[in-house]
Amino acid sequence: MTYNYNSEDKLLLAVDCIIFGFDQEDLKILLIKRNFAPQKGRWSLMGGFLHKEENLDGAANRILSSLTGIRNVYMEQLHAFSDVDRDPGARTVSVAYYALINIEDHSKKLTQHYSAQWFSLSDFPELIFDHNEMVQHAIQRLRYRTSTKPIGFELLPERFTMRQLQKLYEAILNEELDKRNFINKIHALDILNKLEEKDMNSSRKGSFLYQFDQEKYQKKTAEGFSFKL
Amino acid sequence: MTYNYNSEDKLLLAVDCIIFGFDQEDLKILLIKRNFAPQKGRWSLMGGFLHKEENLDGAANRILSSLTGIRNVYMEQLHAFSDVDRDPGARTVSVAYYALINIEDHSKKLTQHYSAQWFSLSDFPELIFDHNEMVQHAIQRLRYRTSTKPIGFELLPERFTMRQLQKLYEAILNEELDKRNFINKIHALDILNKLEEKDMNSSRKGSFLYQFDQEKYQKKTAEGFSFKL
DNA sequence: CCAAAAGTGTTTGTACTACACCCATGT
DNA sequence: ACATGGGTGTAGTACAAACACTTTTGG
Repeated sequence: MTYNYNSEDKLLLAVDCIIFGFDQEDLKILLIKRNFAPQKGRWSLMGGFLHKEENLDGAANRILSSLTGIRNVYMEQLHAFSDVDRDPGARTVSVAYYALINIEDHSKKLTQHYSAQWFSLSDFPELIFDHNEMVQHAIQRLRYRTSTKPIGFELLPERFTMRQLQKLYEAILNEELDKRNFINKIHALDILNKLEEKDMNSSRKGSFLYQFDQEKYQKKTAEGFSFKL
Repeated sequence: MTYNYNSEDKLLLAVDCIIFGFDQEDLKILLIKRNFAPQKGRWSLMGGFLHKEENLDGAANRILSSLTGIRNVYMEQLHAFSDVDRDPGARTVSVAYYALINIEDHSKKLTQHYSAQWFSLSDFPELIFDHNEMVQHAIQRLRYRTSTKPIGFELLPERFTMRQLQKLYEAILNEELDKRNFINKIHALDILNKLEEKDMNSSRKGSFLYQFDQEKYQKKTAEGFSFKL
């Protein structure tokens, strides 16, 4: 006997992306104004539907790049949202993803060409469907992941100052951190390269730039090191 | 303009459950032998398909109870698995769940009536499709969750000894723990009730029974306490 | 010379680790 | 009397938290 797959319900599988960015001060998410019914005119996450010939990671990347032009960024599957009435237009289940991008690389094009807009996490509009819930999930996951994996760097320029890094973690964790303790911790991890060059924008004295050393991190990881902040 | 949902692909959404049990020694998973094609005769997780009128949590519970008779146990969504060829019978996406059950409550009926079988995590058969990968994910999640939430108790009888609790955590973490340190840690959490009664099966002297105090835990949690093991 | 941010160590307390002996009981 | 598992405390170490002053330089 072969299982009769035909007797089972088929449905639409959506993918929605929470796109995080960081503007040196606040953690932000990228939203678009929906230009079709239902819920036309309201703010929404970037979304689309899974095609038969791709997997979810592929769909998430396709949707991200078609709606924002963004490619090759950190993405991670979050959770499947499946309430029966979540989308009044049709019975859909949505798998949420979150992405981390360096806001400076993309800012211009996004707002102009794609009519997407950045909103601070502390003040963003009501979203359609269950997208608010997705964002809350994403923040939780981001907090956990950034304190156990070195993915926070994805939100910063390639070269960054200690101050920027600290501000980033403060924004993610939503709490203030002690400057000396933070720097000591980062130094102890020993996965950054200190550059000769200074960033002269933020102060008269200037502050040294650092970059994440991917190779060193992987080597240490292979030897049993694990990132913990 | 209304979005044309009809132009999008529809597909089958499966739910597969990793069911964990603990037999005083080893962590185990419950498997069934598939009695239909494709892959008839091979071992598989408990699975089924999402119906239109239910959400995923509902489907997971329905599938669990229809295949095993088990109800009202701890379940948590794990991850969506979506490779295009994951199920050769049809294009499906599967959302994996894991469940924790007290093995003693269910053992008999399961093996007899439902022809399900327990396998030790250290020695279980090759599974169909991507089910092996699902099990690996589930173990990771279980390790994380049991060290940050008091859900390990779901795998034990309501009343248990310290030794049992320690053995459970050793099985989950797959490492030996120091008896005194473990007990000190548990006592420091202060979320168990020590009963007057002793369990006389394991030794001549007998060992005190404890139970998890859900109310106390919730009260402490509300006051800022967080479980950490 | 002053304002503004960068950079830098030490002390104190807390949490984790390692470790060994006596107790109670059934046979 | 002895074998079996149950129960208990402390000392040492490592990690986390609190904390304040000096440096640099553009205006």
